Parts: sequence; C-alpha cells; structure tokens
Amino acid sequence: MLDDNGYPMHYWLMKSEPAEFSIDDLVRAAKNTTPWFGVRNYQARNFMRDQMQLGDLAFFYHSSCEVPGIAGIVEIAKLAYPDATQFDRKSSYFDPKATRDNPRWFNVEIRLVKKTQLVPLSKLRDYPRLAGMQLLQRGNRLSITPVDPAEWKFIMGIL
DNA sequence: GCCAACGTTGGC
DNA sequence: GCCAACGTTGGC
Repeated sequence: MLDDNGYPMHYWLMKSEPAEFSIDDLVRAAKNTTPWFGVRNYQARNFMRDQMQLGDLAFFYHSSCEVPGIAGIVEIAKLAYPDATQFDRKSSYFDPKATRDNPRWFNVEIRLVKKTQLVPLSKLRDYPRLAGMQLLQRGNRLSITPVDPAEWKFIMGIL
C-alpha cells in the first residue's frame, strides 16, 4: 500500500545473520521471496503483525558477522500470518505455548528489490544525519526497527 | 571470546 | 507486582 503521493507507508530495517540467511540467499530464493520466520521478540512481532503493509520497504541488514551493515533493499510482499515454525517440534523456533487457535508468532514475507553495495555499520555511524537511527542507539538489539523517511532517503542517497 | 544491554522467567 | 537470575543479542 502506498500513500497519496505514491510512497510506501513505512520504512523498516530487518536484521539477519548472513550465516543463517544472507542477501545472496534471498537472491537465490524462488521468486526472490522468503517468509521472515523465527522472530521471537514481541516488539518485532508487533511491527510485523500490526504495522507492516504491502509495499513497505526495508533495508536488509547483516548482523553478527565480519562486516555488519545494510546489504540490500526488500519490500513487504505478504502481510503477517502465523509463523509455521512455532508449531514444529523439530524446529529450533518451536514454541510449546503456541497453539493453532492462539498462535503467538507471526511473519510477513519479503521480496528482494535489489542487492546493494554493503553499507557498513561503521559508515552509518559516520553521518550526523543518521545519529538518531534506532539501529545506532546504544544497546539496540531489536531485529526489526522502523526507519524514519528522512533517514531512509538519506541512506538511499549514499548507496 | 568478552561483555554491555536488554528481555524473559519464575519464585515470592 | 517485584526483582534476581538467567538467556540472548550483537558489536568489538
């Protein structure tokens, strides 16, 4: 969904450990699309379930790796629905407290817009204009964070 | 591997 | 409802 001026309703940043799932895995994925399963944090879940809309854009961020940073741009391709892995006893994401009638975890699906040059976290920190980014705040661990439209635009300008 | 920051759990 | 203990995240 786009606003009256044709812009996405929201911008986001979504973290993934490339050893688990990288931007290249998304390039190789069928239809360049994947469910964003495995989120087990309520705040991040609520963003997906309550706020993400079709057409929202997000930075695909590589975390816990040699050079953490933004690795690509993705769009929300499917609205949130119950995360299947919560019901799967063999999955490391299994949640014994979740039931089909009362699922606890949700995931959207994302589609690759484009792989970008890697913008390292250290470079993002160099720009005073980005100092307010949630990603850059101390102690930030949230795997999904909203990105301010002005911050989005600025980063697009340095890609 | 270290450790700061933060979220969750569970006893009381 | 408090809060100590524990587990996880993620940069360095």
